[in-house]
Amino acid sequence: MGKLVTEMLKGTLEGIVLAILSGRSAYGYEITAWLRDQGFSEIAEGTVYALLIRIEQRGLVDVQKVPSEKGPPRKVYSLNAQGREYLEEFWKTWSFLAERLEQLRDGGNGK
Amino acid sequence: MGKLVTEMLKGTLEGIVLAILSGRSAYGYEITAWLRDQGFSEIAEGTVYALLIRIEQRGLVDVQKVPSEKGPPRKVYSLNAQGREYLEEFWKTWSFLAERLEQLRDGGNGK
DNA sequence: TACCAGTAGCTAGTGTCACCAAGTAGCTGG
DNA sequence: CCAGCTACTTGGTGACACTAGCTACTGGTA
Repeated sequence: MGKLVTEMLKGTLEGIVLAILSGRSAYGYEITAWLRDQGFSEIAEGTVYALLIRIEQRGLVDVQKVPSEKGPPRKVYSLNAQGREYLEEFWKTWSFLAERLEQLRDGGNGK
Repeated sequence: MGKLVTEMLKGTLEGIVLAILSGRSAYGYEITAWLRDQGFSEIAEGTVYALLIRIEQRGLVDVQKVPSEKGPPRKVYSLNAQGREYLEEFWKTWSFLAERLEQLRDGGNGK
């Protein structure tokens, strides 16, 4: 793994996070932990936070500051209407790519 | 489409090209045309050439200059042993990512 | 003859994104 | 009182696809 995953995550990590948020609201630390749990063991702390700020500035998520029992206040993100629309687009794009790749994998080659 | 695809292609386009070359040798112009045919309508000319140079410098492919009947000589690329190994790794990484995403898509969310 | 379209490849500069490294800040337990 | 967990932030780096050009060779056409 390593560099290969890193490059592939470009563009998809965003969708992954949005997909997580489509199920429930969550905050950065939580999302990072969840990703690590799912096998993305090398996800960098800072990466998730930077991504969250990005999608917030694009207006795909709503933010709410919630005090934590242990530590600084959490920034809880939830997907809004625009985010849902964007996620829809993401899945379409993903499907397109996944289809082509699956075809390549077991077709050996196109023609 | 557009930006979404562009970002997702980072890391995967390389694998796509290697997968194509695993089936048969090919040259840049041909690969670009094939990609366009497969629905990657917006693939930039230069992108493929840059990628080919990159994988050549990494020693994943062998190159052979072949004269063309119509136009400048072609640079025909073919996957070598190291390239095959790399492609293997690529598919593993891809599978990992695809599984996680598929899970997210129809699971709605993880927990 | 001059020009254009098709074939074939190259290059410099740009933007985006994940990474690394280091930091701030609040709380709890030894 | 400080080590360790929680929680978020920031500046700089590298990789990669894109844009927008360019060179060069062939055949057909105005």
